[in-house]
Amino acid sequence: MTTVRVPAGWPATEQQARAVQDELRARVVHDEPGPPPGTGYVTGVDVAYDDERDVVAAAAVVLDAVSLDTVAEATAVGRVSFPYVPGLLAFREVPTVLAALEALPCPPGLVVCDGYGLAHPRRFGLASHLGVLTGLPTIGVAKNPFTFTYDEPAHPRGSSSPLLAGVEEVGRALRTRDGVKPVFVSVGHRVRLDTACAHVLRLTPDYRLPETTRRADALCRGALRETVGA
DNA sequence: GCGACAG
DNA sequence: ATCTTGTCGC
Repeated sequence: MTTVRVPAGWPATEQQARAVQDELRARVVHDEPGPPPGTGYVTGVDVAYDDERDVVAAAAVVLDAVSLDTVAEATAVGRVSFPYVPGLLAFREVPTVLAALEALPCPPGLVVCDGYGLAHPRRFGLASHLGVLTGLPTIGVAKNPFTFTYDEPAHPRGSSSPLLAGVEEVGRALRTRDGVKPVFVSVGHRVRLDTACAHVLRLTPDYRLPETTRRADALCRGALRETVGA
């Protein structure tokens, strides 16, 4: 497991962080379809915190897109690099997540993030940020609608409705289990929304949340415990 | 002006 | 995110 320090020049204030988002946003690519669902690799990333000790642990888990078998995994630990501020989540997670991705023995393919991409106050959420910094195709899958609105999708798995910022569709509320609260999908970098939703459905044969995030979540929690103790 | 607000 | 027992159900 690799260890990371807060990068030199990392934003120290909310104002600086917002300025970084406004600058990097111009580099997001939205006109590529993205990797075809059911091919290659799909990688989940997630982080766990110990705010008390100022520690963050990140995990990256690579799945075979067809079998959903885990083919590789990596972890990294670091210092918390930013406080939690809605809209600035990426500044808390990105350095350690990057380290975990770089520690993988193979290319990650599509990266599935825990949170949002385009669905963000300045249209540059965690998935967008990670995509621009790595050049990889990324999507965001969140458990909550954040500040956005949506109509309840129809009952069956696979149903969806637009996730709205006013009249703008910034993502999709996608039902991954019959009658269960939907997940909230938005594009990050180099993927279209339809492709993103198709990936999420393939990644949810058994549970509401994608296998990618479930496995990354379990792995980073374990890494945090090994670092910090019981 | 006062909350609400991904993780 | 995290704090947290038991419990209902497949």
